[in-house]
Amino acid sequence: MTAAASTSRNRRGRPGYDRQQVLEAAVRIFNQQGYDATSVSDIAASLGFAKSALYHHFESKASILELALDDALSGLESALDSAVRDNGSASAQLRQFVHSAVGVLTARLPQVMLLLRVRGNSEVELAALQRRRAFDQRVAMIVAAAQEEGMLRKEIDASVATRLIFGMINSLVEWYRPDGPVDAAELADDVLLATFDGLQTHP
Amino acid sequence: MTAAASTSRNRRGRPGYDRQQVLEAAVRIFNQQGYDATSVSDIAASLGFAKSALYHHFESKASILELALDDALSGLESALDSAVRDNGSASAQLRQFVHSAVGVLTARLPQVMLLLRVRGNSEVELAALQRRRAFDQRVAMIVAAAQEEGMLRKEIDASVATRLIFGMINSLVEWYRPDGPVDAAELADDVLLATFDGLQTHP
DNA sequence: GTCTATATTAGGATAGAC
DNA sequence: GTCTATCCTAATATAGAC
Repeated sequence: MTAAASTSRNRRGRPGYDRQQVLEAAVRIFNQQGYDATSVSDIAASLGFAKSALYHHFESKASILELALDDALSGLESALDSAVRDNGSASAQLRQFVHSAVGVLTARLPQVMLLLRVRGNSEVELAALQRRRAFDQRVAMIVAAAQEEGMLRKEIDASVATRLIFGMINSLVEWYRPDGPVDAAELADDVLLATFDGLQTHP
Repeated sequence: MTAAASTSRNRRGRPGYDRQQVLEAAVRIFNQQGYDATSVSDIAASLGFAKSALYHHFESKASILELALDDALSGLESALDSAVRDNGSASAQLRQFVHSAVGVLTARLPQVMLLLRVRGNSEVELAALQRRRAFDQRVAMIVAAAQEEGMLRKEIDASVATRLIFGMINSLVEWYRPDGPVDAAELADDVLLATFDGLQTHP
């Protein structure tokens, strides 16, 4: 299957969805209603077919979630890897990662939205949470190192600073929409400015 | 019933829970597992009794949610009312509200946590969302006015600034715990500093 | 204030036809 | 790739006893 096949509608004749299309529809509804509040029938109904048809594409409801969560985590992890690889100082790594994290979040909004709402109610969710915790710890280390380098104020504890920065970033899923009025690239700049320089004039 | 009766355990003899105790337990589990993933049996089990006993205290699962959401919204609304009443300029109103919003969130953590996760899946949730939207709009107006007053940088759109500030604040529910290492009062100061002055040293 | 049924509906998932 | 029919389990809620 070509990469383009996922979003383009170049299949002729019968309806017939492929795995990727079903995945996208499912994730959309998971995000609208919440994973637990979404039934397999809801997903099927949104595609206009019976719920049993879903099991042709996926083993289970949980396996759909698993795929989406893996996508979100992979995106964030590789952005972090790049930031570490591309920069010598922790301060520079942090700056780049904050910027690129906004990029990942806006580019893979549905998957990241799902990830951020996971509560640990199943094996799949627990595995994702564990992977996310490992990731968060790597980020926290970089923030602490950036503070040591003198980039960040000492009055605020590094772990609190980490939570505040990425709390702000993660909260973007609550309102940012690709088709909305806010540009993703500008938003990344705004977040950098807000977190490090503050929103106030002439500090 | 006295106000103290809610948390104090001055009832002798038999177990027997009152409405407030059941409410607290229910909200705790709603937050752990998510509202939709929580069954009435889960709540009952956590209190050590049969699920039918729950219907002695509450009409339905939804009515428990309703009560908690009302508590969260009332707390936030009255903090905003006070901030507006106590200050002349929008800048001062905003500063006070940011500070007190952190206070409300830490003081009524379980209820606010629940509020922030509502998706609109029922009448009760839709009503809460609508009330929250009205509240958010009031806040956005104040941020815009503070920007007009010259308090906030003009490079960042007022509505984006509002989202970023309260995104950071709301994200506290994801990690702040009353019994954790972070002090609520210090946290409110940290958030003020982070949002308005930024996390970077010597700006 | 809590219990043991029980009614009723919806959920995830499978079988096998088209 | 989708359908209808069906299984089985779990969920909300009620009835009525203690």
